[in-house]
Amino acid sequence: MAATKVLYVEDEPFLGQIVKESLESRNFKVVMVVDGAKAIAYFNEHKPDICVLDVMLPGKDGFTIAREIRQVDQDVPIIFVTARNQTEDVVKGFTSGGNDYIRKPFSMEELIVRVNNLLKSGPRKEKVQETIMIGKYEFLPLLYELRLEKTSRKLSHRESTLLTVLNENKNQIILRKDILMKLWGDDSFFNSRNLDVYITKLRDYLKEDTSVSVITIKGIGYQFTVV
Amino acid sequence: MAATKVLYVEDEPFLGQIVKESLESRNFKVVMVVDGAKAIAYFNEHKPDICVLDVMLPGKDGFTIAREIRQVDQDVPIIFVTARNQTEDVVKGFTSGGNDYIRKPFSMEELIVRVNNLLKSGPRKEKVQETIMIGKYEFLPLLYELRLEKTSRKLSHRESTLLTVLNENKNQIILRKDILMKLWGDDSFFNSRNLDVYITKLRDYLKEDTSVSVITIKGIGYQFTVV
DNA sequence: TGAAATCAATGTTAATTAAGGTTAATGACG
DNA sequence: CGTCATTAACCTTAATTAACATTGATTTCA
Repeated sequence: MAATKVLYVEDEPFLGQIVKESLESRNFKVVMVVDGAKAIAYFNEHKPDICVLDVMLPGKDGFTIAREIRQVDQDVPIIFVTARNQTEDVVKGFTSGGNDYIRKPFSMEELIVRVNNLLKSGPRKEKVQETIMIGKYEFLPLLYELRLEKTSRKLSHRESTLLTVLNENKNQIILRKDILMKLWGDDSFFNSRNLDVYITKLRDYLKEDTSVSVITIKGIGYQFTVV
Repeated sequence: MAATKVLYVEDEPFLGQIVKESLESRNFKVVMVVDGAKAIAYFNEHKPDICVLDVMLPGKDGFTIAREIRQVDQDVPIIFVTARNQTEDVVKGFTSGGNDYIRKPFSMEELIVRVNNLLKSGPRKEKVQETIMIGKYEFLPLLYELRLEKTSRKLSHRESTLLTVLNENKNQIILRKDILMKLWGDDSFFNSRNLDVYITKLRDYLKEDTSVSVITIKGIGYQFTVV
């Protein structure tokens, strides 16, 4: 089987080199480019199997690049790399069509897992959305931000991931076990208690809208309900 | 509505029988077969709504069966049952076209939740009614909430499920046994006493409206009457 | 026949236990 | 330091089990 081709757009040479080498050590064929123009050019010529796009770039940002890629290819998996504090102003009212995102700093393991997940499961339907409405709230998973009318709250990474998982399964029963596996990769006792803590936090953050609730189903899991 | 048809492939007769009966108690129509050849034959003839495939089987393993099913049906949900706890297996499961997997040993609850989730997310869209009027009460099964005028009470999972079952059969005689099977999956003595407790609770919650009542039919069951 | 006794089914309330909720303390890490 | 994740400690609640009460059908027997 031919090596999987990765298009990697990153303007920081130091980080870029590490990531590139790390992916190459796992038998990916990586082309790293530093800006949007080169990215599009490379994409059209070589049709990579997956794209990893840094969001913060000189010139075209990663979202713009993604949108341009989506015009010619609906299916190729796209992963965004975001730095939490930089993107405030950039991320406004766009629809870019990414499939996953990863926050800087990230471990190589994490990136590899995400890359493999997207490659494995074939054409994906779920795309990252910048703005998700949860009742009266706006949730911006890329920014780890939860807005309600004029106010806005920063979520931590865990909080944000948990809310994402809940939202992806809203109005269904979600097994506690599955949440634990998604967030911590195992379902030991301590992680389990940890989850309780985050559930409490999210309930608190979401308490202003009573049509949104996290219902406990004891011994089974939760049901994230948005009426 | 016709019962959901489940194709269940399992070579261990003891486990198989338990799972089969448990699913049947939840109103699934289950056909259990013990090997791949029979599975494919049954599939083609009866077009089940969902497949539960044990991975470890004599002859064709579950993955192979899944691939063969996928050649004729892209959409039918497939759940793997695996004893092995290997990431490799999980990956193999998804690449064989599975939609979910469950590890042995598993609880019936877990299986039921996974089956229902897959059925719900599929093409069939049975909308849960958001507000059900029960006499003067409003029952919101999604929110596990029972309202009366300005007041509102949160129900637990069991309470809510029981009320749903009663309501679905209102003004008819419901067999005690049927309720027990729906809520607990079996009708042992202890669950039976448990049901009595929940009946008492619901009667208490519903006592403000005398036109709503849970009538006992001794030795048979109940009749949930809403005039 | 019909009151009393019997007995199983169900009602009610309380005790138990296990899961989860909450809040604070600790640890890790930039 | 300050933030976040984790661990710990303590509290609350759901679900179950148990204990005792009531009901009503059925049997017994004068």
